[in-house]
Amino acid sequence: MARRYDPDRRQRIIDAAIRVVGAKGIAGLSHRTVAAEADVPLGSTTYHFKTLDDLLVAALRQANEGFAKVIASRGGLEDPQTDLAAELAGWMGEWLAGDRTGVELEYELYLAALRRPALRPVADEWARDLAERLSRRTDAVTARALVAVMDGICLQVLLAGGTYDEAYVREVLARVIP
Amino acid sequence: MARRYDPDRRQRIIDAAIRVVGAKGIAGLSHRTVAAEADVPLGSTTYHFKTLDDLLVAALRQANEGFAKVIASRGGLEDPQTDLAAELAGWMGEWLAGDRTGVELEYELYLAALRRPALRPVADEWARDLAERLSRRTDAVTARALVAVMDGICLQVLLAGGTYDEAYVREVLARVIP
DNA sequence: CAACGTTGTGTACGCTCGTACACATGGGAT
DNA sequence: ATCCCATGTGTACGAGCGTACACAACGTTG
Repeated sequence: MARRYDPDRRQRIIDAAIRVVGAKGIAGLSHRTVAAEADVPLGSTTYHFKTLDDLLVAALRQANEGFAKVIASRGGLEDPQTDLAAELAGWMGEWLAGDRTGVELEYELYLAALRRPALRPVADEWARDLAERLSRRTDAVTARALVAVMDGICLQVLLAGGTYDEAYVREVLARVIP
Repeated sequence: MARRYDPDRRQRIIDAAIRVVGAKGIAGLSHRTVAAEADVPLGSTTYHFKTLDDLLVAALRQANEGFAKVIASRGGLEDPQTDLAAELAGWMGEWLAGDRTGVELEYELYLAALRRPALRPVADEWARDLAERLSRRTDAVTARALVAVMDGICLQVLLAGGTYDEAYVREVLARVIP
């Protein structure tokens, strides 16, 4: 048999899962689709991840870590000089510009978490982590509110299919910050 | 053959679809499950709704109308004397209290619209309708922002599985209202 | 170097699904 | 009274699914 001993096999499957969910949504994820995308046999995906939920959790957690790195790399959140509302609005603009696969993936996670208890901790982690980052620049209540506002606005933009109005978002965020 | 000529057949199928989605989620909705729930043969569901998306659209639209009636019946939105933030926070409290099947259904359909273009107009309708109602009490920009905030907070409550803190919500909403 | 356990592979089973389609039925138009 | 067609019914097909499981390969350990 060909291609034996592939030490990164597990990681490659996770990467493939992220691509599949990004392209076809969570509903399009199956052991078979991810096996095809990762170019591994079916049995390999079931070996590394007993259930689809296991695979989803691994994939979404990795996606979250990726986003966290992007946020951290901007760094503006640390500098108390910058205008927090403007900083966040700009960041959302970047996030929503161009390829929205990442954003869609994130909110699809939200959807799935509503019905799949296994995914809830992952979704909660993301919101909690973001709020925690914001807490360095404002109080906890405001941080939580900012996360809610940003979620709501992202959803509106995605669903209305419209364009992103950065000035509007900056204005709303500024109102929430006391 | 039994039970022929059922003029409310179509409506009964929609009602059954709402119950199925409420109980098992969108993923659990199929021609067969809805047929069983409505106690009609399989062919009947495919006759009235060519595709599942058609059925989902009908169900979502009906759910929206139901919520719209609930909002309208509260009526507090019309009276300029009442505190808008308090009114909205109280309404969300009622909505999130007790049986959350309705809210879950709403947001599940909402998020499902991300991947199913057919559902998008319906989700958009809901947000637009709510914003329009709020516009009677405040400006259009604020109304849109309020919808976003309420959506975000609802999601947080549903996903965190936590309790609803009405005082916190009232405070955040008040900040958004200029 | 031999036994073992982890990792990888192929296949098959039973299920549910969407869809299609031929046929039954009976209200309403003519 | 007759015909038409919207409405309702039953069944079948092919596809995709999760899962299970027997077997193959190979590094590791004794």
